[in-house]
Amino acid sequence: MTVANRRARSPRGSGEDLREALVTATAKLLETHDLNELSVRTVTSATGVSPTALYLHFEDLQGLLRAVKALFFAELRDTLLEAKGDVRALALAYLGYAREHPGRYAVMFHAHRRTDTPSTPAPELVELGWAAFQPLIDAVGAVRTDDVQETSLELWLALHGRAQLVVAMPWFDLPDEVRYVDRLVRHLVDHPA
Amino acid sequence: MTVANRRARSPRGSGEDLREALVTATAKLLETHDLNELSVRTVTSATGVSPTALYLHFEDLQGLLRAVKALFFAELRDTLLEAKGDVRALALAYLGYAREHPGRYAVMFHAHRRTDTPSTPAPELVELGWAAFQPLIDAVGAVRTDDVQETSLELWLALHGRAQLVVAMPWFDLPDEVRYVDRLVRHLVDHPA
DNA sequence: ACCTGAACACCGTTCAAGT
DNA sequence: ACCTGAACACCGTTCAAGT
Repeated sequence: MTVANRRARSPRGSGEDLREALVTATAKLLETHDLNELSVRTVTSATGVSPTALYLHFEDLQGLLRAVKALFFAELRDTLLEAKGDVRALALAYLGYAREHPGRYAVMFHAHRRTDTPSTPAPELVELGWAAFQPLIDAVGAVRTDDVQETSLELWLALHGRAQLVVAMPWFDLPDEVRYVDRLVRHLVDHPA
Repeated sequence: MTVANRRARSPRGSGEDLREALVTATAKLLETHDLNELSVRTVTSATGVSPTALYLHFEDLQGLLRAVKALFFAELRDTLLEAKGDVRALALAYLGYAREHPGRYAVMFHAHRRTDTPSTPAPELVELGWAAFQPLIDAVGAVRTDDVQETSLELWLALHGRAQLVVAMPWFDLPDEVRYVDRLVRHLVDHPA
């Protein structure tokens, strides 16, 4: 793990700088390191502050990870928005995001089941999740007018299945991505009800 | 975490007993506890042995988890084999396993990307994974004769997508399971090439 | 206002030792 | 043959203190 030089103390009123620095450092570490290799001490060390500085801006390590997830969901939405085109183009952009950023995708859909509290989601993450999903709904809506929501969800779950598997078991040899998307769209979206 | 009574020392030649006891205890702990709440100390304590006893039968904690995963994959295969019926019945059995054993399913498809070594899979897990997949292939093969392998994989990825999401984000409200399977099978499997 | 240092109860793993 | 105890370098988090 990289140890950054000690960070200069933030001037008054700019405490948010450290917050952002921690999020950025964590996002960067996740490119090359697994979730369970991340620790309070590695992220703060990479940012150049003491371990306890994290608690000035986040409730705890999970709080920091929530902020990082929010960043990733927004990034995924932007990726889909930029991938102008039909539903096939969007689907490929989705799979491309997971393939090119496996660490990010793994964190976004990481299964940490709350064992203590009755597993309630972070509201801002739910919102950002739906926002990332919206472009796909719109693209499906451009192709057909019936069952748009349900068809979009079906397509997305099929995409997620492949994306998650690629991230979890990269050694698993899957048939061609383009072919997969083409078959899915043809059978699930183009197909008449 | 439950602390078991101290375990009686195994008689000569029955060292494998402890191995099995550790696997069983870990599997049980995963019903109620998250992966990252599992530790060498909790599983050994639940088994009634000292922390270091784990290393007599497994390379390390990951080694124990591999053995547990193998157990789960075999269990999933048995679940599918017992769910005699058409491809719809198998698909529902698959989703049912994930829904009823979210902790197990989460572990089986947990994304721990190797960062040090070039992510090579555990051979026995690959084998057991394919073995669990086989019943689904057979069921698809009973419906159609072309593209059986590819169609099975498509269906499975779509099932995995839903299963994984339910496990990772149980609060996410998905449309009815039976309806999902029915639409998938109708569009992906029954549909002519 | 913003951050650090010492301290606490943990963690995985090694290695020498006990029965 | 089978297992333990002490030790090491970690870990997340709290709380009093420094600038």
